[in-house]
Amino acid sequence: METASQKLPASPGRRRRNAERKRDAILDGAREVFMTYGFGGASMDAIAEAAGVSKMTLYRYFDSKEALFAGLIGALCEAILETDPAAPLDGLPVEDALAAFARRLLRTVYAPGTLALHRTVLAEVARFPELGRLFYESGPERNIAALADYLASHAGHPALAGSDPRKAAEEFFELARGYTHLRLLLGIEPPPGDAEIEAQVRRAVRRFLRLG
Amino acid sequence: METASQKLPASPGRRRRNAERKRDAILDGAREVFMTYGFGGASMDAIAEAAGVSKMTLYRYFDSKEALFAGLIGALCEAILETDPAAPLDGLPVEDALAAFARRLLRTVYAPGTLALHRTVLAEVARFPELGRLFYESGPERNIAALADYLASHAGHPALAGSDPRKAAEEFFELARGYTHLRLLLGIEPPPGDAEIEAQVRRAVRRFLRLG
DNA sequence: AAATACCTATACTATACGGTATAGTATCGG
DNA sequence: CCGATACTATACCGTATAGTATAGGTATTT
Repeated sequence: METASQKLPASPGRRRRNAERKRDAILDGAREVFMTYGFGGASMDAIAEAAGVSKMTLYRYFDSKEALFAGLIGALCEAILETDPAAPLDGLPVEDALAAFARRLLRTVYAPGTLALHRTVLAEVARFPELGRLFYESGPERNIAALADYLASHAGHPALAGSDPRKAAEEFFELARGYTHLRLLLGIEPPPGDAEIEAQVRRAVRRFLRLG
Repeated sequence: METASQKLPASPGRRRRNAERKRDAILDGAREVFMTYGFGGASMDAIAEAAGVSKMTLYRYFDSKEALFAGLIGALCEAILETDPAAPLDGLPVEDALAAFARRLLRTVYAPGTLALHRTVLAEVARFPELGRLFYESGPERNIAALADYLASHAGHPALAGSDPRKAAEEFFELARGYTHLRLLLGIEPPPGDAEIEAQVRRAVRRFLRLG
């Protein structure tokens, strides 16, 4: 028996794909349970059952509960990262471009899954300090940077000149998400439909561009 | 709501005061442990030790871990409620009044204790849904209502007319707290000093009042 | 077809936790 | 000073949980 197994990238790696599917199933179950009960309230047995997988398999893919949790948060943050980076909006009038930015943000940020992630990260950031950076950089930071770039390259616009683009970008997104975001996180307001999102977008653009 | 015992306001109620002190000690220990480890991560033994009290005493004052937690959150929300409601600012120019509103908000909202409460409430709002309302109404809601009143009564100002006072108040406070708030919640930014708070206040007022 | 790697199911260990019981001590009110 | 009440310290119970061990089953690879 040849001890050192050659890497077989050319072989019909069906196991590989099965393994990926298992891994996804595990993360899916973990998402369901962790996002509902939090880190402390979630049990590995419950996750195994939700994933349709035996507990041993959990531990084959992840060393510990902490590792599974960290892996899940990382995967969810990566999923956010994969949303299309910045739709083409260089031809649009500034207010339409801003509206597009806001619309994209709110659709992501108001989504139940994102809200749950948001809550969970805040809940566990004391236990896993690195989660803060991970989350911030995969979500808010990227949006702010993209908008800041846009603002910097359109500094000619009368309402855009004169302020630090980064701070301006933050201000715009703050206006966009509004207290609605907090109320959604607290669960005291039903998730908004497209109409409410559109109204919120319009308000933010008006206020930001100082259109009476 | 004692049923049998007559209220004895004239008696030297020393026991009463001792009991209050104990209760405060318990809540203090509970705050320390719950805010650090969350509901799930906190053990009643740890709370008893932090409070300098035996575990039985915990259960004399609170029926269960849930009751203790709910009592703590309630007490903390009440403490927020007791911050001076609205300093007298009817004589000031509008921009100074707004600055005062923002300053008060940020001093409360950026305080480590408030941040911890914020995190904890979001963490446990799935388990204790009533916490959402409790928190929102004791903090954000009151501030928004107060500012909305002010804005409504100063609708004569050119920059204040024409928008729903409530929404305008929310927008102003959103501008004031900014992404700094999120970064503080995530623990990726050190707590701001007075200078940073002042800069943030100024930015919010400028943007809101559309001063160049 | 045999070897191998992966998976399931279940039982198990060790531990931690919520909550209770008990027995003795301090403190208070009259 | 006495009786009642509150408190402490500690042991305890039942349960739940992270993680492990084991035994057997199934598909993939050679």
